[in-house]
Amino acid sequence: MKIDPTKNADYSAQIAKAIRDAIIGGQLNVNDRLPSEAELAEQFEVSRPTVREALKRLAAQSLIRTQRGAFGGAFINQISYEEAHSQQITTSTLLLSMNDVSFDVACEARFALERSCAPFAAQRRTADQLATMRAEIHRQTQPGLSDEGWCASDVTFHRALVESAHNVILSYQLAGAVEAMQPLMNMITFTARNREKIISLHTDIADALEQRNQQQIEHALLALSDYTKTLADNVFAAKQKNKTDIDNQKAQS
Amino acid sequence: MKIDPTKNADYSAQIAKAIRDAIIGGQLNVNDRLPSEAELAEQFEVSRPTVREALKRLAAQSLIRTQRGAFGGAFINQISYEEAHSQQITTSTLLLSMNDVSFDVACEARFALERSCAPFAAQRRTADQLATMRAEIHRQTQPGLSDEGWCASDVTFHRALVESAHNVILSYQLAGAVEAMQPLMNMITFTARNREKIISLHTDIADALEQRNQQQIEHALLALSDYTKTLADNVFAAKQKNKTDIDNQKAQS
DNA sequence: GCTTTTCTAATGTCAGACTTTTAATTGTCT
DNA sequence: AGACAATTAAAAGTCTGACATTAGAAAAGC
Repeated sequence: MKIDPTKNADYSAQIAKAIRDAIIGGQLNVNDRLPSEAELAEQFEVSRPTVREALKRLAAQSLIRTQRGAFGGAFINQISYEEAHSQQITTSTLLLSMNDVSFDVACEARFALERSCAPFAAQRRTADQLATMRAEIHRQTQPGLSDEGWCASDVTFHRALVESAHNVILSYQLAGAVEAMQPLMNMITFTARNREKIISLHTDIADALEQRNQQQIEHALLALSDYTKTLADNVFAAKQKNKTDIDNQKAQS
Repeated sequence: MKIDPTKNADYSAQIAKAIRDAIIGGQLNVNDRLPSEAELAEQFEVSRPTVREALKRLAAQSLIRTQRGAFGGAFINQISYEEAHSQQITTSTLLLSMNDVSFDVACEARFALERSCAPFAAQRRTADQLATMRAEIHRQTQPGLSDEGWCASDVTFHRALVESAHNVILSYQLAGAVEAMQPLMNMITFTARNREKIISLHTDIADALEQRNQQQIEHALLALSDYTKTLADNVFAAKQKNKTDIDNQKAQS
């Protein structure tokens, strides 16, 4: 790990990579303390600011945490589900917003992933998750609910479904997918008329889950997926028509 | 974005957060140039090293890239699938290795996720992906194949299956899951005897895909999942027995 | 034995300098 | 005029050395 081939520039990136590899490779274990910044500087034969930049890179990935004071330093961080999860959401959100993924593709992926928890959800759902889902459905029927409130409730509903599979890995992966894609879906479902239909589909999902009917869960999710796609198509068609009208107006004037 | 509430310490983290939020929130767009380090230092009323630490944090998340020289600087980076993907693998790998997830849970999640691409794979698979899978199966039958070679081939095989769904988002999510969990699975499948059975299951998957039979793909994946779990159980049982034997020996001496 | 104080090693921050890179500009020659 | 070469300037990358702040450990006091 101490090696640092004095190739070309960007020492801080090289040092970060060396330490990262040591962590992934198992040479450094959770809660191990790294040498102090001054010692690392000496080992890698660079200055302290350069070492610090490397450490900040690692901190940004939650690979280390730092503590000030005597007997402080940089420690290998045990990455938690929560941290991993929030990182995944950030990355996925940016990936979606920066690469103009088609709505259909995103929608298809989102519901396919969610559907994958159906068999386990049917087997293992508890009254707890079911109650959460029913409560959110009830909240969604309130006429005064704001758009933000609706979205938050929708996320909570789907997270409860995912949680009911009782598999932490699945929860981590799916919750990331669901939450990253929610902003996209939000653009669409922002009229009161659509809400009714979605609530009825949510109810179908909750009913199927209550009856532990895997097929029906999958079927209801598919229906929700299809309806979302239809809504999106309408919105895009309307936008297109609007654009054409404006173009025509321009052409006439 | 300029705001930087002089709360307490860790300016570089605060600055990084401010810029990150501006990117996620859309105030900063892809390929926009940030002010130079000196200007940022002035704006946030901190020193240049502090700004640099903040920028390194962002660079570690692939949010910005930097360029030296005149008219260089820090630019908002369009995050690519490849970058997002490799970040996800790093995070997931560490999450798994640091939180001693039970093998069954990981295995269940991994195959559930892979199964979710079955309907699309059946519809959209091309000769290309099928050829890759057949080729990898053939490679797996070679007796001289090393353990590393086997694993690489296994990953390629499953990636081809995922790719055959022709959905970039699904590919991104699933490839991450598959590759992060592969090291775990590797521990198990390291005897020549097991390879035969796995090859036959791989063949089942390829056959089902060729026939565009969704149910059969899912069935074959489920069988592979079950077999992997069985192998793992045997390995753990053997380990347990070995441990007990050693304990008994110790007790006798 | 318990609390308080002091010590000290570590991170966090700063200022200012120097090096290197790189694109734009200017200058020169054909 | 156009192509090539030299100059310039802006920016990141790096270094040195200093000071501020923090927090655990050890010592002092009761």
